Amino acid sequence: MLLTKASEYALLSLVLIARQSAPEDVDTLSKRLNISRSFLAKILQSLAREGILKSYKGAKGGFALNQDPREILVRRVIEVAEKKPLTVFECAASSDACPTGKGDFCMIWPFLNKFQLKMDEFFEELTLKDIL
Amino acid sequence: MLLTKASEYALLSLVLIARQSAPEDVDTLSKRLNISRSFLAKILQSLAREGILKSYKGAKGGFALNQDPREILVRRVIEVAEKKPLTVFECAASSDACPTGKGDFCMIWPFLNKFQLKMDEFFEELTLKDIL
DNA sequence: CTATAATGAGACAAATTTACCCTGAATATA
DNA sequence: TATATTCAGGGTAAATTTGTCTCATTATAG
Repeated sequence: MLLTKASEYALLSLVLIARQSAPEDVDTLSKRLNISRSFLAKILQSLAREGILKSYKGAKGGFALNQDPREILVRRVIEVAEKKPLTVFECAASSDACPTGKGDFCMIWPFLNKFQLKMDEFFEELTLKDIL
Repeated sequence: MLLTKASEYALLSLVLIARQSAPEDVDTLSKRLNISRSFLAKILQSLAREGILKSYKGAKGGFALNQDPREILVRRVIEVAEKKPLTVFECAASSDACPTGKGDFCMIWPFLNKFQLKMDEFFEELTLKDIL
């Protein structure tokens, strides 16, 4: 499994948030999605820290989009939610990461890297707007 | 991360095994790959159970390919090593698996499914022969 | 026939990751 | 000033990953 629930929750929340103009608060979101409030709060905080969401404290506060949906890359959302780069395998992204490394690759690195590039291609330019 | 070390070890072993005609034993393989012997043994046993490898007990025994490399689907190797289907997310494969399910999909299922299909396309017909 | 070399099966365990909960502080609104 | 909300971060239980170890089984060589 490439994605965890963190990514699922992040994307679902962003869709709901994008549909509204007023900030949505964590409590409402977690109830509408029927998921853990505290867990969701952490994820949204990460998204806010990265500038994808904007948080408003106090009464009538909550989270709203900080960017146009056409500028929010799905890949970035996932990477923030997962707290790590979106890779097929630890060494797949670059030949530098190949532990066998240093010039001569391992026997399966070319395969892993081709797979990674295929995935990168899918996410290239894919924005929140596209999944709304 | 989509793949775990189990898949890595499985594929690396298959490449080494494919290069030889005589059966390769776990001890030799684990030393050449510099990985845990017992863990590798389990993985190879799974591959043998699934008919991908053939095991030979006793002196001069070991594991050899049981099929032509052109018939060994990389996807199947990975699924045996991971002990589960190769999916991007739990619900991505079919709309039946979507927990919101029953006719109306969740807001991100179409995206997840498109991603899954892209991956499936990559593995379609990809065999061990291709990565040798 | 017997010693040895190998797999097979399964119980156990450490390390890591996932998916949460909780508490207290800060802050904005009404 | 009271209240609603985010923010920060520590803690944690369960699941998964990545192994270990032991004992049984089986095939081969001599």
